[in-house]
Amino acid sequence: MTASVPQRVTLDDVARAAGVSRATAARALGGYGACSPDARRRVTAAAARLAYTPNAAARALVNGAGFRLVVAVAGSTPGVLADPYALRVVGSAAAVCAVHGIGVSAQWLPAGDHLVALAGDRSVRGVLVLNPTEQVLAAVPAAWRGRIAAIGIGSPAVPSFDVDNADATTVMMRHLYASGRRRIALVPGPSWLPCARRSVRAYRDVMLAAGLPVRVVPGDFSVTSGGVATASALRRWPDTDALVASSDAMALGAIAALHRRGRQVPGDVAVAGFDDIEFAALASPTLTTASHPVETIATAAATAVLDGRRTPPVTTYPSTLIRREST
Amino acid sequence: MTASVPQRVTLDDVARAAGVSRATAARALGGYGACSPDARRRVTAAAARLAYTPNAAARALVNGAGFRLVVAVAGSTPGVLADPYALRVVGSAAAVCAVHGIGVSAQWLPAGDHLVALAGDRSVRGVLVLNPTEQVLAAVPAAWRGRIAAIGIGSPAVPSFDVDNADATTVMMRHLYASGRRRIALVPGPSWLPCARRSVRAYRDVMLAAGLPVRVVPGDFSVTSGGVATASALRRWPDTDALVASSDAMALGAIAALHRRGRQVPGDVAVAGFDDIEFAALASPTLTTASHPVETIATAAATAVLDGRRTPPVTTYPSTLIRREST
DNA sequence: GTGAAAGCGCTAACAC
DNA sequence: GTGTTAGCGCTTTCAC
Repeated sequence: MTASVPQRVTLDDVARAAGVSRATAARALGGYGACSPDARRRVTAAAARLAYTPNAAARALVNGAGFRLVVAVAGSTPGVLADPYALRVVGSAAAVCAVHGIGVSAQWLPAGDHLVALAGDRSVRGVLVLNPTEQVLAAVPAAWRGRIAAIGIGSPAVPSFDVDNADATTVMMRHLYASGRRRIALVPGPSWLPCARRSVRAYRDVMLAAGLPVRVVPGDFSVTSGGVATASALRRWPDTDALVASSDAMALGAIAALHRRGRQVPGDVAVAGFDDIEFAALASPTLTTASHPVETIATAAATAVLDGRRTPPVTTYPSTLIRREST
Repeated sequence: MTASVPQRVTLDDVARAAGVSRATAARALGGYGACSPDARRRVTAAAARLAYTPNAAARALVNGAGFRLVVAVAGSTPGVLADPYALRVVGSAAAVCAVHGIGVSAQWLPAGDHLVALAGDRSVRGVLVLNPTEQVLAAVPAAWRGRIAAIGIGSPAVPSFDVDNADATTVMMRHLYASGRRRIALVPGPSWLPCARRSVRAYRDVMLAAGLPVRVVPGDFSVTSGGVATASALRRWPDTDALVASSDAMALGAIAALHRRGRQVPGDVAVAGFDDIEFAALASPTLTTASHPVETIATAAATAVLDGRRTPPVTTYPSTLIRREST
C-alpha cells in the first residue's frame, strides 16, 4: 500500500502532462472532435500514466446524463422490492452499474405517472421498469426513448426484455398432456400483469385445442397464494389432476397445500412451477419447472439502457423445461 | 398528466420564488448558516411547492461527496455477488439509496487492497463491506472513517453491523441438548470467514462445557456444501444425532443428503439451519432455524454510511430461535 | 441576516 | 487542429 488516499487526477493534470489544453485532452479521450494523432497519443499515454478516471459527477452535471439507473418495480405494495425476482434484477443491474462507475437505486412504482417524476430528475441516467402494465408504459415521456427498458411487456417507446413465458407454458402443457393429465388447472400471476395474461392465453389455447376444460385460479407468485389457489381449485374442481403454477414459490406452496389435504404429488395431482429456483430441486417431490434466465435478461436490459444503443423493440429469452418428480 | 418532461427545478428557481438569493436558499434548506426564521419558512414553502430536489451531481461535484454506495462483497469467487444473502443486502441498500437520490453498485472484493482504489474514486460516496476478513479491514484507508461500514466483523476504523451469531449458535445448541441430542456436529461457513469462527467458538464452548465431543465440518453456505459436509460427518462420526448448519441452504442440503442415505429427520438425526428463509417452512420436515434480520442490518448500515453519523463500533442484532419439525 | 462571487471537473461552442 | 471560454447546479467564503 502506498498513499492511503491517492491524489485525485483531473483532466487538467492529464492535459498539463501531455502539454495540451484541457479541451484537446477531452477530445482525445472522448474521441469526438478533431484531434491530431500525435496529441491523441500523448494524451492517452498521460492519462494511463496518471491513472486518470473522469469524475462522473462533473460529467453528469454538464451533460445532464445522470449517474444512477433506477429499477422501478410495478406492483400493488412496496413489498415487491423484497421479492427474490426483483432482487435478482437489482443485483444484476448493480453489477453492470459498477463497471460504468454509477449505481442503481430501487423503488416501488405504485402508478405509471411516478415515471414522469423520474424523467425530470437529472440524477437519473436511465430506468428499468419491472413488470410494467400498459398504463405504466403509456406514461413514459417520449424524451425517454433509449433511456428506458422494460423487463416484461414493452411499448413502441420502451424496448422489452423478457422470457418467452407463452412458449414455456405451452411446452409445459404439452408435457403434462403427454403424461396423461387432462384436468389441468393454471395458477398464473396476478391478472393485472400482462405476462400473466400471456400465460393464460397459451394455456387456454392448448386446453381448448384439446377439448379440455379451462380452469384458472390467479395467484400473486407467493408461496401463500399458491396454497390459497390450490385450495380454491380443489374446491371448485375436485377432479383436478395437475396444477401449473407461474412461479416455483406458488408451486411449492401448492405442494404443501396438497400434502395437507392428503393428496399425493404426483400420484393424485401433478405440480409444475416456473423459474427453476434452487429449492425446486430440493423439494419433495423435486419440482418440475421451466428455467427463467433472470440474470441474463436483467444484464442485457441494464446494458442496453446504459450504452444507449438502439435496441430491438422486443428481445425474448428462451425457457427450458426441467423435468423432475412432481409431474 | 400535464407536461411530459417537467422542467427541472433548480435552487435558483426556489430562491427566486421565495424572493431571496441562492445562498440564502441553500442555507435555509441545508440548515447550516445563519438564516432568519421568516426566510427559512418562505424558502421551505417554495421548495415544497415547486417539488424541488437537489441535483446530486452538482452537490457531489462541489463537495466531492460521491454519488454511489459500493457494496463490496468479499469472497473467493465473483459468484458471491449472486448469493441470496448479498442480493438482500444490495436490495436494501438500493432502497435506502433511492431516498438519497443516489445509487448502489455491487462488486466482488477479491482482496483488501481493492478498497484502496475505491477510496481514490470520487464517485464513491461510501462503502459497505460484506463478510470482511481482518486483512480486508486492515486495508481500509484511515480517511474513510465514517464513510464505510461492515456487515460482518468490524475494526477500529470500520463500524460493524451484524447478527449475533454466537448467541444464536449457543441458543440452538442448548435447544438440541435439551431435546436429548448429544452427538451434535456443526457445519459452519468457510473458515476464512470471521463470523464462521465465532459460531465455531460458541459451539465448542457449549460442547466442551457439557463434556461432549467437538465435531466440525466446514461448508460454504451453499446447498451443495451442506450435502458434502453431511456425507463427511456421517463417515467420520456415524453416531451423529444432530447437525447444526450456519445457513438454511446447507441445512436443506443436509436433509436431502440424509434422506438419500435412508436416515430419518429428525428421528435419526436432527437438523437445524440459520437465516429463516422462506423455504425453511416448506421443507419436509419443516426446518428449525434461527432468524437473521438481513434487511434490518443492511438498511441500518447503509443509512449510517450515507448519513455520516458517528456510529458505535459494533451494533449487534438479535436472532430468534424458530422451532419446527426438523429438531 | 443576506447577497455577490468563486469554483468543484467537465463538455461543447466558438474563435483562431 | 487547438486553445479560450462559458456554463451545468450547487456550496461556501466573504463583504455588507
